Amino acid sequence: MTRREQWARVLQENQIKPSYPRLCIYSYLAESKSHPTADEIYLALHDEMPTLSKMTVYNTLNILIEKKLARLISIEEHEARYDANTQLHGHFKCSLCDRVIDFPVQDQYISYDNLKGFDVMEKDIFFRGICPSCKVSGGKA
Amino acid sequence: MTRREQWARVLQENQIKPSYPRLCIYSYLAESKSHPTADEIYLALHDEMPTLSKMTVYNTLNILIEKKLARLISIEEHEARYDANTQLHGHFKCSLCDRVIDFPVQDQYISYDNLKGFDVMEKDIFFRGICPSCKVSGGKA
DNA sequence: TCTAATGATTATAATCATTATAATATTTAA
DNA sequence: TTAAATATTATAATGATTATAATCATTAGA
Repeated sequence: MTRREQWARVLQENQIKPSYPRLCIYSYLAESKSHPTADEIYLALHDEMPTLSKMTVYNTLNILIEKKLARLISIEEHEARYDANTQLHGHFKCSLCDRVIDFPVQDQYISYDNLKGFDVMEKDIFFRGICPSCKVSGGKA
Repeated sequence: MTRREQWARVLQENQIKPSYPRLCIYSYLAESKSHPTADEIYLALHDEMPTLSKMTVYNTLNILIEKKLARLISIEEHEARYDANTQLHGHFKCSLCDRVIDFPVQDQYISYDNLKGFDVMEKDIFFRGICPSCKVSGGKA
């Protein structure tokens, strides 16, 4: 089974009909590590799919979020990024190179003493600062 | 010294001239626990200050953020909320009543093993789910 | 006190990502 | 093969925020 077929199967298992545009969008997001914006996805796929509309990108991303196959990363106001990794992890945004980098978060290390009685369904952990390579290069990397 | 005068002093200590609109906006934010949006601040102050413009609210909030007297809470896309509590703490948004509730976060319980070499300057911890009172009332409280 | 000059506030218009709507195309099922 | 359902597209609308420029207030110097 090709990787494409595997992504199609994931969509089907989540009641999303794997149309060609949807499969392209989901594959791109799932194989990307850069947490792209809707616009970046649209631009990246535009070459191989000149008829693709942005509405389809937005529609597909909203369906993926609804079915919990993707998450919206609002680490920056006015910059909606998307991530197909729905496991708990943190996001670090470097203020110099603007890259968003994943980091592991171990749930058991977060204290929940003060959230007794709350049903916690989603967790976002956003850090900002300077990444190691920008500390060396001064952000010019 | 009145509370008003104390907030004015905080502004001055941070090189912000405590004009009447600025003092109103900062006092309101500092004494609020509801993490208001710019629009909510504007509406709340409009009665006692009919000439207030929204631009002043936005300007003042941006100055407060710049001087680290307030933080932008982007727990929800397309809904910029503000918080004058700049100490590390988490925000929980109830999906039923839409309230944003603070919860303590103990920094030492977050594992940083995988952030060696990163300069972490800002931390946002956003949880979503159902709050205890909505669990009882079904969100109708 | 008068007058520049500076800074704060306001009003207006512009921007831009996202959504709404409706039309078109495609797929599905009878 | 046709009708119904669904997906995609094009276009226009929305709405929060920012840009710009004009007005107002405040301060400092003569």
